[in-house]
Amino acid sequence: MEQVCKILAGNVKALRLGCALSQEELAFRADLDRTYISQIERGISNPSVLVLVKISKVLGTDIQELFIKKH
Amino acid sequence: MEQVCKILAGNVKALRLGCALSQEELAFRADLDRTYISQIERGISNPSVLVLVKISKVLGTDIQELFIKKH
DNA sequence: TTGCTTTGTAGATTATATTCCGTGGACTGC
DNA sequence: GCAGTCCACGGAATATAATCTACAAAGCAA
Repeated sequence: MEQVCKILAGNVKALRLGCALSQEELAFRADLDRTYISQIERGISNPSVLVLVKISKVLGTDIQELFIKKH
Repeated sequence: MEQVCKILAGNVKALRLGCALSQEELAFRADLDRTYISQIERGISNPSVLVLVKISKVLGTDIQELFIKKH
C-alpha cells in the first residue's frame, strides 16, 4: 500500500502485543471489526484518523506514536 | 466531528498559510480536490492516512506534525 | 491425535471518504 | 462600477473505507 501503512502496521501490532491483547480483543475495545484490525496490521488498509484515534486510545498511547518509525 | 479533526484543521491551515499557498494550490500539488481541502480545514472531514501524507509532503513536514495541538 | 485460540484471507454488503459540479459571499485592485 | 482571487458551502456521483460472514491454516496445550 505505502510506507506509512507498513509503519502503522508494525506499531499497532507491537503495541497490541505489548498490551497482551488479541486482535479480537483490540477490535472489541476499539469498536472495530476484527478482520479490519488484521488488515491494518498487515499494512493493506488505509485507515481514517478516527479509526487510529480509537486504536491508540485502547493501546494507551496517542495517534502520533503510531507513525514513529522504529529504528 | 471530533477533537482530532479540529486540531488537524488548524494545523493544515496554519502550515498552508505559512507556505503562502491557496487551498486550490495545495489541492493541486497534493492531487486532491479543492473543496476537500476546505472540508479538512473546517474540521468536518475524517481524512485517511494517505491523504494526510500527501498534504504533509506538500507542506514540507511529516504527518505527526499535523496532530500536535498548539497550546 | 484432539480441541481451543488466534490470525489470514476472500467475497459481498454497507457506510462514508473523496470527487465533481455549481453558487454565492468577502475581499482586493483597477 | 467591474473583474479576479479566495474560500464557505450544498448536492449528487464515484471511490473506497469499514463491516459482516465464513472458512482455512497455524500455534499451543492436553
